[in-house]
Amino acid sequence: MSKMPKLEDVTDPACCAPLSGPALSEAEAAELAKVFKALSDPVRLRLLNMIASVDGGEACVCDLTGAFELTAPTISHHLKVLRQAGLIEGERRGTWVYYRVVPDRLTRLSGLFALPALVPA
Amino acid sequence: MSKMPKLEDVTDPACCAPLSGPALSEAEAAELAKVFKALSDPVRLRLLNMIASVDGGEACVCDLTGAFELTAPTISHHLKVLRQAGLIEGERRGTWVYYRVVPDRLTRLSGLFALPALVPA
DNA sequence: TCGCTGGATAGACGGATGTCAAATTAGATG
DNA sequence: CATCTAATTTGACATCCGTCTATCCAGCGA
Repeated sequence: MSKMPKLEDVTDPACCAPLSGPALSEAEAAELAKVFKALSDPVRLRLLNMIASVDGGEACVCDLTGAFELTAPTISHHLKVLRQAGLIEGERRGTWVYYRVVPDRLTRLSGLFALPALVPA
Repeated sequence: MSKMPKLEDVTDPACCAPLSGPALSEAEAAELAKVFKALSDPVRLRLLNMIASVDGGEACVCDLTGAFELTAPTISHHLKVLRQAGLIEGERRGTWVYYRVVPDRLTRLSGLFALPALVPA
């Protein structure tokens, strides 16, 4: 839509091959680390959880803010981190801003932890 | 007191339910965050990658250290973080120490990012 | 026993990160 | 336009984290 800042593109690299696969390049590891860094905070995990599990797929910031004993700027900061990691995306509708998860991102992370068939012949 | 954590017991909580599932408790989110924090460093990701993909399932620290332009204490520190997160475990055999992944841990993380069947209204 | 080597620990230092208060932007409504 | 509310940005501050050097511990072999 309008001018949603592109921010950082963490979408291409190191998203598909499992950790048990071919060697991660330095750059791939760095990009991946950014995503996990975004997930490495309890508040952000709960935010992502709330957004991912809300009925309708969208959560209003106004609702998220009330769920924590933190100031609005702090919640806003965490949402920005999640957004920059490509895990969520936001949209303003009138007075309020709504966030939803980027399913593709989560699915790809899932594949990262896939293990090769244990016990080969 | 059956749930008394020894050092850092990150094994029980928040391991199975997907992020899109029921609300994460504060404690669950905190424990999960520890695991992701362990994964939020490029060096640790590459270490885990190397350990997970090495033939035989075990990697000698002596080999891991040589793969980075970092001092041995730094590598040792990163391995400790991964170990405390429950992602790897080490064993000393004679002069050398070998690390291997904890498959259960990785598999569970995979499930975290599973999404419910997309509901097209 | 001594000495050598692989690995872990301790302490220090600089840069990153989470939090808040204050200021700012964007829509809605008088 | 004036003003109110929702949300973000800015700047400051305390804490945390990655890295190093120096030191210590554990096996092995002469």
